[in-house]
Amino acid sequence: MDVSDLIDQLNDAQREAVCAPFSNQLVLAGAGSGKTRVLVHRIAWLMRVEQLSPHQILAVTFTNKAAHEMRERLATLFDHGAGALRSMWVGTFHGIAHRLLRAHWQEAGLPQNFQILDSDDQLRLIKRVYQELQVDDARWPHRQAQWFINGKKDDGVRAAYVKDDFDPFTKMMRSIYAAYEDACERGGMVDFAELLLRSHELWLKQPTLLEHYQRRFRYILVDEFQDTNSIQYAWLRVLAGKTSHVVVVGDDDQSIYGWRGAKIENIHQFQRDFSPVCVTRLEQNYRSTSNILNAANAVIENNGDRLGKTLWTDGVDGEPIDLYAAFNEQDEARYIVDQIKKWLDAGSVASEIAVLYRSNAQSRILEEAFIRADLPYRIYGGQRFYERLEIKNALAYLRLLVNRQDDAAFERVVNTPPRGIGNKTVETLRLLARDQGCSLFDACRGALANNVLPKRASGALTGFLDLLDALDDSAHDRSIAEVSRLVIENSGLLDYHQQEKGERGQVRVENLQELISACRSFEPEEEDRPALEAFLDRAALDAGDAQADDYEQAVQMMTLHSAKGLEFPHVVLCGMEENLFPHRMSAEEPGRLEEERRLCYVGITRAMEKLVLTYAENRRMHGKESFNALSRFAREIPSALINEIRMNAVVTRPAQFQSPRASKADAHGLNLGQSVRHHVFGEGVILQMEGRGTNVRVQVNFAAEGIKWIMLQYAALEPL
DNA sequence: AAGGCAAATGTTTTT
DNA sequence: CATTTGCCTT
Repeated sequence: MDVSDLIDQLNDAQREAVCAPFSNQLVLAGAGSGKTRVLVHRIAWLMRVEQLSPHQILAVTFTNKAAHEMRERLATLFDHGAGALRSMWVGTFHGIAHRLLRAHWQEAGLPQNFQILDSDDQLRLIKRVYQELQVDDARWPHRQAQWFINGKKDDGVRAAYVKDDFDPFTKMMRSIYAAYEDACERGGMVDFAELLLRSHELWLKQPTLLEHYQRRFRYILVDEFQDTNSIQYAWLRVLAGKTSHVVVVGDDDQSIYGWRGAKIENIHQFQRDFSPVCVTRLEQNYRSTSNILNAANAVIENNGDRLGKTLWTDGVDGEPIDLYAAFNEQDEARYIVDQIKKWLDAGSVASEIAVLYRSNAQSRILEEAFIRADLPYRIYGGQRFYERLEIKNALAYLRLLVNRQDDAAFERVVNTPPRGIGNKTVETLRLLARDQGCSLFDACRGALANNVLPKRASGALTGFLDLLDALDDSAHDRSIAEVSRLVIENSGLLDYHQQEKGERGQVRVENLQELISACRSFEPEEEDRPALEAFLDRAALDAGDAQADDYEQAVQMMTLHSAKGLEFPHVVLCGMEENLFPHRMSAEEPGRLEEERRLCYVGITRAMEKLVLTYAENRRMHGKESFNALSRFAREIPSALINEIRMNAVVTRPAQFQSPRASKADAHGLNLGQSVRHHVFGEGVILQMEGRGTNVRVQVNFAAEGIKWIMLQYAALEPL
């Protein structure tokens, strides 16, 4: 049999992993070591050499993006048999769990049309539970309860099994959790963590079913294994049983989701539970220059308790790493823009440049600088498409068409756009629904039939129900794109957003149109499910990250978290400051600090040819000015690899050290803490200053008028 | 019931 | 600083 096409281009370690005997496998794959390629080739190997059919293979990833990529790479490798690939299960943990629950809803104890709650829906439901239980949300914040519930579910713990240890907090959280479970049960709703928990329980409760899948999946592959949480691991272990073989691929140094319940220890645990395990290390890096790699290694070395892995390359040293000390965040953005312009002038393509940052909030200033410089850019993350308000509203109408009992959807749109159904009316419906143990929709019907509502409310509600019926009637025999167009137009959502003032309304109208085209291009994976329902599932499960357009020539901006798995010839890693990166919230605890360091490692290893680090000595955070030292991570990089750049030309520093603020002030003969007189506001004391040139602003605390910002350009301040 | 204004509140992200 | 939330008014 000829397998040369599968192994020819591989290095020794990669080949070892691809051609391993039929057994359990752990592949420790460093950044840029060709991990996806190994996975894809391993699948091909199994099919060709071990004669497995695609039907017997299960490939699990964490993100939809990774799942898509794997499918694509497989399709390229088997350019003939895309059809054969269709019977192979490739998906995220959640996607696969969902598929199982749809297929076996009865055995799982779910209604056939169960709905998926996204985190927004979940929070709303929790708020309603608070009302029901009359819990004080000031004392026990909603978000904390959401965090608690998801955390427990990720650990596989149901409310009934939460131990309180006489701790009032845990007791309270447990009762909220229990009530939340009830509410989900009643409404036939399943949140993300529940998908996994349920399908795990499904197998424990239905041995025959479990056996069926165990027999079917001879081989299971798991990507990004370092990100698995407890319930995912348990799920995997049960499914694998004693007969399936499992290959997991991961990198303990790239585990950055610990705060979300991911357990790196699962890598150790795997070697014990799935023994004997064939371990392969992929340490040769094909992505970055030697300098970049050495910097990454130097940083990650400071973490204890690693599995131990050192990336190496036989490539060139490459350029040194630039480190720019910016004056403030404006200067940082300016420098980044200038730097990128130089790269572009030198012939780089915009889409090969990425600007990475720790938190989304940093993107704004960059965005403004890019607009000013007229550079094309693209920001990833932030609000996802299917989570936008207007989209969720439109989807709620569609959900009601599928299932009138969907209370979450009902509440969302009963008065959206406003049609005269206020809180009072909805509250009455809620009470009725609770008393009769029925849905809001049924309660609404009942209330109208028995005439228990005031005339105005009845009129409005009748209008709403008629609208739904009319939409339902027109939905028959139409494509989902047509149906959603009708919904958006006839519900009044379109008019409502068109009337919205400003740019916001326009964006929302465009998004609604985008939804219609998303419907048009929707391709269901399974044929036997009604298209609309399948589409709604997709919307819940796949947040619709705007797929990166390869053709789009724009600089890529994103958080370090979303950069995982990507690579760029030029990378700028900005905001390299203590308190920002590592983040203030994480600096205290050693474990969380190590996770931040791994995040830094991920960031550095995204760069192929050139890496630039920047930091601002002075940055406005949450409206307050703060002075932060250079990040410890930057200091962990050997100075031989770094080319330090200070601002020159812009400001000439006085001989003795002065803070940037003080030098600005000097230009106007003003200083912090100085007393001044203003021709209108009288006397006061200078609190803060900012800006340069004609834009200097000074904050003064006036004895008579309080604190005000003064533009020196317009109003002179006289020193006292 | 709806719009307007003041106060609170700020990680990271996927599903 | 900027956005979101909730209260209060019409």
